[in-house]
Formats: sequence, structure tokens, C-alpha cells
Amino acid sequence: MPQPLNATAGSLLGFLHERPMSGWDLLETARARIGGFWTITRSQVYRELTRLAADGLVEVSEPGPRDRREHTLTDAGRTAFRDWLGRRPGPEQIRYPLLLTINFGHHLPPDQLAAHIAAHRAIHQERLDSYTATLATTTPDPYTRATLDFGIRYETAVLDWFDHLPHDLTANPAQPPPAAV
Amino acid sequence: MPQPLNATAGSLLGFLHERPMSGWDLLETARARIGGFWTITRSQVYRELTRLAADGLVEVSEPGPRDRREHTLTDAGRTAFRDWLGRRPGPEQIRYPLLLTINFGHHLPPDQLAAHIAAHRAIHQERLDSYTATLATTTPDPYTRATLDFGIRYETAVLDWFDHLPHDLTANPAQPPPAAV
DNA sequence: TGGTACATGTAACATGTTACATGATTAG
DNA sequence: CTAATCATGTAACATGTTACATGTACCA
Repeated sequence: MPQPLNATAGSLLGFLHERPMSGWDLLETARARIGGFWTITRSQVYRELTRLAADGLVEVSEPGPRDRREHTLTDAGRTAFRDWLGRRPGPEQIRYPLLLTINFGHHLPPDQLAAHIAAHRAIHQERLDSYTATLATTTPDPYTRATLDFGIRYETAVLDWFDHLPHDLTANPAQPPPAAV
Repeated sequence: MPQPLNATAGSLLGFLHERPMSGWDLLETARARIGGFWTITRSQVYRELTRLAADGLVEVSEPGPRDRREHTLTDAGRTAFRDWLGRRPGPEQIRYPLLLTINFGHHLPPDQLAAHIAAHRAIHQERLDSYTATLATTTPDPYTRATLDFGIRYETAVLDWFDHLPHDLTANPAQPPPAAV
């Protein structure tokens, strides 16, 4: 087992405790379950799965229906997962480009700055809505519930922050730029 | 000008509007001013400065006292900065390993999970304290103030979250692992 | 004269992003 | 029969991290 698991690989092993899955399934699952505080791309999933298989932490089935390959956790995988999970979790990282824009805001026309701010506020509102909807329609286990709560408190705090920004940062936003995805 | 500035390079140019600086100065400045929501390492600073110089966005002085090289913003640099700043800021990203640990918490002995949680709570408390101390001793401009407020609201919300976690996630933490830095 | 803060940078590697490339199954 | 969804993967590149390597100036 060459090198210690990174958090992405560890999480994949974690999900594989539930059932064997394809790379596709794992990506979907990760997006749905930890996507709020851990981003993963398809490339990463396949890269990590390749490595996990090489290290004997998962076993890969023959290609099924749509070339689908099921990945099954091995005993070594279970052990590696527990080792990873028991390690001290690394520091939290936030990277928020909007705050950079605000930090240098005096270099920007006020209406443009306000437009950027408005666009981001909308994103946070949507996320909060989706979290509360989830909470209203499902009954998560206490652990999932704790992470959901985190999301809700976080988004609520951020929205509050938006709503208490000084007027001159938010007044008269420019026409929002196309495609505020 | 080969490719568009990334946010790190853009920020460096932003700071150079104030005065010419060495890589060292820029790292210090960035840590102090945007470190709460944008991490930068020394390697990155030097790498970006090399590129910025190659692209003519900064001018590098002859080595001074301690091999110190001052970087001065050029007109092209000012233009590039404004272009960068005007672009729509990218999505916010949070990566919080502790939440992964919690998400998979049922695989972990309760006291260990509680210990990890306690360690992280302490970190957030310290950060909140340092932000409020800053606010108490300085009078930041409105833009800096807005980013500081973000930090305060964020840390406050996170601490609240910690304090409302269900008892069984936080009770009887194991002896905290060595060096909770 | 000795310790701390200042100052530079490279090398090696790990991680993350984007674009490209291909094809099968299913539901309507 | 056709569009949407499922499914795989690679290549190229950008970004981020860690460890190594070296030396100067200042202050007490």
C-alpha cells in the first residue's frame, strides 16, 4: 500500500461499504451526500478507483451492461478506510473568489460589484432552499443530519451577511451578467 | 499575455497597487488580508511572480539588501488586474474534512469522533477571537470590513453548529491527539 | 556571537479542472 | 427512431502542497 489515502479516496471506500458501485454511481453518490463540502470530479473518481484497484483496496468486476464495472470493497480496503477515517481530519478550507472581488472592490464600478454580489446571494439562497427541502422530505441519520445542519447554518449565516452589507456595496446593481450559473 | 490571470495572480497584482513589494512581502500581505478565505503558499507566490514578470505585468528590480527583489506594477499589469477583477467571480468552495469524518462517523468509536470535533471547535473559537480582536483594534475600510464581517458571521455560525450537535456526537471525547495545531 | 526574522528559490509530487473521445441502453 | 441518460476513460494542463537547499541582516 504505497501511500496513505487522501480524503477523496477515503470517501469512495466509505460509500462502497453500502454496496458495490460503478464510478458513475460513486460520483452521483458523492455529489449528493458530501457535495456540499467536498467537490469531486469524474476524472478524480476514475483516477482514484484505478489506484485503489491497483493497491487491492477494491476489486473490479468484468464489464457488465453498459461497460459498467462494479467496484467491491476488499478486506484491505476496509482496513485502509478505517485507518484513514481515524486520522485527524485536516483543516477546513474556504476559497471564496467573491470575497477577493470585494476586497479589491474600490477598483471596481459600484454597480458591477453590486451585480456580482447579487448573483452570489441568489446562489446561496437556492442552496439553503434545497437543504431545507431535503430536511423536510427525508429523515437522515444523525451523522448526515449533522452535515446537513452545517449547510443550513452556513447558508443562513452567509445570507445574513449579504443582507447586512452596507448599502453602497449593494445598491443599483448592473444588469446581471449573462448566465449566472 | 498568454492566458487569463488566475485569482491568486490577480490578488498579487491587486496588492502591488499599494506599493512595490517582494515575494516575501506579498505572501505576508496576502496571509493577513485575504488569508481567511484564500490560501496561498510561498511556492505559488514565486511561481506566479515569475509568470507575471515574463508577461510584463510586473517589473522586477535588481536584488537589493537580502537579495530582496521589488516587484512593481506595470501599466499592462494594471489593465490585466482590472480585467480579472471585472470577471464574474467563480463559485465559492468549501472543503471540510471534518464533515467527511462526521459523515462516516458511524464507522468510528464515539470518543474518537468527539475528540476530532472538539479539536476543530477550538480552532474556530480562536479564529473568531482573532477576528473580533482585529475589529476592536483597527478601523478597516468598508471593503475589508465586509470580508471581516464574513469571517465573523461564518465562525459564529460554525461555533453555534458545534454547540448544537447532538450529545452523542460530542460526549466524552478521547484524550485529544497530540499537537492539535 | 548567536538567535530570529528576512529572503530567495527549486524539485517532486499530489490534486483538481477541462476538454476530448466513444459508445450502449432505455423510454417514449 | 431518436433523445436522454448511463457509462467509460484519457490527455493536457493548472493549481496546490511539502520538502529541500541556501544565505543575509538585524538586534540584543
